[in-house]
Amino acid sequence: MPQNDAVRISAKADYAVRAMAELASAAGTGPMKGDQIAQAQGIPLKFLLNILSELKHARLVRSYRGAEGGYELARDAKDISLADIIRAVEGPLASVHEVRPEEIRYEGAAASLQDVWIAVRANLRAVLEVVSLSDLVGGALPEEVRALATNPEAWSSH
Amino acid sequence: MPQNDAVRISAKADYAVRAMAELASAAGTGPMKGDQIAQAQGIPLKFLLNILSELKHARLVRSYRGAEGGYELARDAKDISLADIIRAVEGPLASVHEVRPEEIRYEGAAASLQDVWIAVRANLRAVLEVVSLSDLVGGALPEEVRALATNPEAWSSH
DNA sequence: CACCATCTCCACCAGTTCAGTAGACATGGG
DNA sequence: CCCATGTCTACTGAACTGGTGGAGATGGTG
Repeated sequence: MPQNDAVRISAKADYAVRAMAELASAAGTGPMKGDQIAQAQGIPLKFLLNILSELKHARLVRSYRGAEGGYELARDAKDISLADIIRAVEGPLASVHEVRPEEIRYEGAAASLQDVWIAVRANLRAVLEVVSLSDLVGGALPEEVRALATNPEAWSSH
Repeated sequence: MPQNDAVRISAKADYAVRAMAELASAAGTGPMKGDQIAQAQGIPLKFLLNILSELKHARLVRSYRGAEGGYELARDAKDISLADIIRAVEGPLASVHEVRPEEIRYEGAAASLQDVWIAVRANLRAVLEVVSLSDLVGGALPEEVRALATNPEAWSSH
């Protein structure tokens, strides 16, 4: 039974987004400790620390050490998209056969296939680039996204 | 450097779609041999045979043995979507943390996150479910998909 | 200064998946 | 009977996933 899906949000990406959401909701109250984030979101602490360290290198969070230490967002929650977070921990959003879609060439019958992969990526971006952390924690998703998510069809396994 | 992306079309899925496209373009001229498909699309023969065998079990192709054997589509090319093909070789189109998006629950700050994943999947389906094999080999993608693919923005790595 | 809390970095690990490859076998036609 | 094709099971090396462990750096506090 294959476990690799066309769209696969890994545990790491999922944790990264949830940790960032936690930081966004705690913004303004000083740094939040790794341990608090881990508790709040049910994430293994050491794994979370690894992820936060990647987010720090991507300059999405700032960190402080010592007894009053912890993490905080490096910029306003409305200026951080989910795509920013996922790219920071997983590299490019989309790939085909380990290559970016715009770099492929197809022969013969499959010539238009590249356009399809490009369209898939565009539609993925249309969600992940427009949803910001402040949208997420405020529970107020952009209208287009909200429309997609409230369509009952979207909830069926098909 | 991580190689796992949010959207990842594996070699297997890519090969499956291309092989089906080849079969679609050869429809009506009798079965096409594995070897011909492999040559036409540059796919390792034995790997392709594995894939075709999965497509057969999913009843997307029919096969014949012997000197005049080969493969052909099990139904009309316009009645096979790319989503059908990808699901046949890779299971569900989308998953989060190895689970279907509609089965997750998030706590606290990330409560709306489920809606985001649902929207992502919906937008993925909006491409892969509507493009049929006959659209693909005819080079005539549905208008919505064409619009996505011709937007220059969609071609930038960003 | 010592001490404690916190983040940081590197290394490692078990299990799974990916992308194939190998080879024996089934079956159709001549 | 022979040959060409598809079918099935099994294997493999490399990479990735989802972590864990431990030493060390760096703050603040007494």
